[in-house]
Amino acid sequence: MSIHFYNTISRQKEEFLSIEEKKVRMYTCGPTVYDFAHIGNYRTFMFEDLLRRYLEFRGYEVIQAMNITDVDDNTIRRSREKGVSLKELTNEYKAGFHADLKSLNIQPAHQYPEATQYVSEMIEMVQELEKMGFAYKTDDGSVYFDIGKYDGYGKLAHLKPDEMERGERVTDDSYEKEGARDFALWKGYKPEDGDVEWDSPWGKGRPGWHIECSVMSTELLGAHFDIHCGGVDNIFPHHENELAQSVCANGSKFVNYWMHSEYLLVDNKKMSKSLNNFYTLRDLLDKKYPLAAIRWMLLTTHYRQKLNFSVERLDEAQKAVNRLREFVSKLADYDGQGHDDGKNSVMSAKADFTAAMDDDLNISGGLAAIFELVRWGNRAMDNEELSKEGAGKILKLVQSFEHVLGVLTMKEEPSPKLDTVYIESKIAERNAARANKDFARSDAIRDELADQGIELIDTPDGTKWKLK
RNA sequence: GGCGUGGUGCCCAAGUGGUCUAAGGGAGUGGUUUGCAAAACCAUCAUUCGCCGGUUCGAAUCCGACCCACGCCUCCA
Repeated sequence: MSIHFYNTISRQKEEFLSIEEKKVRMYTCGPTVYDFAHIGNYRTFMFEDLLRRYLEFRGYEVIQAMNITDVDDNTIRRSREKGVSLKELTNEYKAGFHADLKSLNIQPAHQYPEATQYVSEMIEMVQELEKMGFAYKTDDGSVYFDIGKYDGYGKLAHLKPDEMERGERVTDDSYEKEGARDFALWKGYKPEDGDVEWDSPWGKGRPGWHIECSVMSTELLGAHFDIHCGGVDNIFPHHENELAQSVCANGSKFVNYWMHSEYLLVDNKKMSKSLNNFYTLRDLLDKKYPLAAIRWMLLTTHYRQKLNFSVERLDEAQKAVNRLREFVSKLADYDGQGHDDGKNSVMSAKADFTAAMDDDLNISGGLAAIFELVRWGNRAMDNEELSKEGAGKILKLVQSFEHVLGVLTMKEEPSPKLDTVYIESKIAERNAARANKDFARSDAIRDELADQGIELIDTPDGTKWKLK
């Protein structure tokens, strides 16, 4: 059995073969840190997390690098609007980004290269391209990549340069260019750039957007590596340009598998800043949606499928997570004396899960395998057919699935104003009332706590409580 | 204009020629449990896969036309 991934460049599923045995090097396009990321952004990082976790589940060692774009038009503009330095601005959002990744239980990449740390390497690569005749300088001190010199241009995005619509962009583009669609490798200094500038052979200026990924991926993963990911909106122009630069500069193959995740939608429209229909992670947490529900929702729709966001889906997601968590705790506590060792169910669940996920991360199929095991296990425990050892085996399997899902053991942020002593005293008071069969009083206390968002659950082991 | 993606039960969503009278999750319904609830558990829940035609012994799955939704071709995960 082998893993297959959909490769954007060939537009079909291909068998996954790593360059090095059991080792995968992947580059994942990270954020531009000029604002808080919204959950549409996080969908992509979640997909990359799933990809990496699954490869690890399948026994690969994964080396992941994720870039941080900390200099570009947006960051410069925003820092000037806010009247802070570029560094100050990007540091703030960089910190926010890392905090969100942690909240969402996204495994940290091994490297987070920042564009501003690699400017001299970028200059070198631009010089190489210029030397080889793939780039040209313009009078304003900029350097452009000449797409006419590279006949593979458009291969990734499946666009033919001469068939692309022109629009009216020539007028609002202040740079001089020989060809209409050549792109900037290096941007000559303009007054709007403020104090953001580097010296270069072409005068002072700053790097173009695309060159950073070519340089940083080459530096950290080598000229030729296994997987490159991002959102579908990165396909063109960003990844197309990166591909052109890297292939021309390094003279070798660049990436074996290009994988892109689809958009997160709101009311069937792309979630974006301009439509003002976005939610940040903080927005959802403020509305008391649990992190596990958010992770589950983002994770469990196939990455190449558009995902229409709604808060109702968060509620559904939370219930599914609860069901799994309940199953795990039942397995852990199980002390039955049945004779079924669960072997068959464990084997088929593992096989079904793996077969589904091997097929381009078919998470729906993977979850079906897990929930079939849940149903079987619950029934076997209820009927005392399962042995204690069997429960242990199932638990172990579920924990290995958890390495892929990363959702059962997620920590929720503690609610700041929670007086646990008060809650416990109310519960004690209610239990006293219940013991006296004063159910009117007991129900009143339950309602009182419910109004404060605290839900009581009576179990054979006593009364438990949780946040609604 | 060019290039794409998707339309499956009340909702979400797998399945891409026979084992599909269609997986799984949520909701609903019935039951177990409970002082009553809640939660949990069990059971049940599409002869049907946007529409029309065609190919085939056989189609949700292939082909053609059409309708609808969304995206890319410009910064965007």
